[in-house]
Amino acid sequence: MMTQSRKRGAISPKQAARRRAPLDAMLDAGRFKALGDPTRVRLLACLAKCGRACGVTEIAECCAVDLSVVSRHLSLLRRAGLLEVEKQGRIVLYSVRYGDWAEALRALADAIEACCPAGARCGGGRCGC
Amino acid sequence: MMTQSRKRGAISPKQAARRRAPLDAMLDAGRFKALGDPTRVRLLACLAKCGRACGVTEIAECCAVDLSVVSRHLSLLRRAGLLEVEKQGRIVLYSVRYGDWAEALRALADAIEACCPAGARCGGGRCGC
DNA sequence: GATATACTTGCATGATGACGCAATCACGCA
DNA sequence: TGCGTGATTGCGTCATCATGCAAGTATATC
Repeated sequence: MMTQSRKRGAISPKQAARRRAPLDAMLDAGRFKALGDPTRVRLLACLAKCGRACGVTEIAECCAVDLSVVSRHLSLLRRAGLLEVEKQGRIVLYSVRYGDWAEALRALADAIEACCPAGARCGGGRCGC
Repeated sequence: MMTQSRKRGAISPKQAARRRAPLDAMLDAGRFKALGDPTRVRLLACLAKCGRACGVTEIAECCAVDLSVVSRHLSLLRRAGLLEVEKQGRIVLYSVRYGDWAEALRALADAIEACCPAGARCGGGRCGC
């Protein structure tokens, strides 16, 4: 039988730092940084709600910023894996990678809960458990 | 019968900007900005993998930055709703809100897929659909 | 009350990044 | 080939932010 001191997951932060977990691969600051700018998030939400592939000029109409700014933001969102791009003549069509994005978020959610010593749904995060 | 032109969700970005969706509430740039810094993410992952409530000094041991920096980062992560705090004497205990965080991510995933005209799992995000 | 421990806050500095303008590139069309 | 539209890139500027040091606050112990 397991003693109380040998509780699952109860280690020091220093030990935890060396321990590899699925969480590490998914918590890449670079990917989240893309979602950390208001203008960028607005463009992304706009495109997501739009529900189809759109050109840069078209997307720019939903935001009061220069076209060059929109172009840069979209490019960054693509590099972050949130958008995909397709050229159609001289028009650059951006579209949301709905499936990949949602899947990545769920995988992160799973990885987080895998770290929780009480397992999934431990009640509002109060995990002194 | 529905004609091809009356496809679900196929609107312009400008129209999409005015349309309210569950996605809007969940795509708050401020919350993501908290995850956009390498040091902050490292501290968070450290605490998550640790699996228990930890003091600031203890957490600081897993990162080569000043204690004041750690204190500020943890405070910011708390304001972002990712951590919770509890004072125990002179020690400030931070712990990860596993449940809330995972739940928020899944809700965002759902909101994203709700925007996808083809519904959930449309295959790698290629949604010209 | 004095001292030590645990943490927070003020301040200066350096780095990163968002923005607009202008120039340039890419492609279609006459 | 020249022109117009759509998009990207270079550059300067301004704001934000991460960091460390130093000073201050809070709590436990002697």
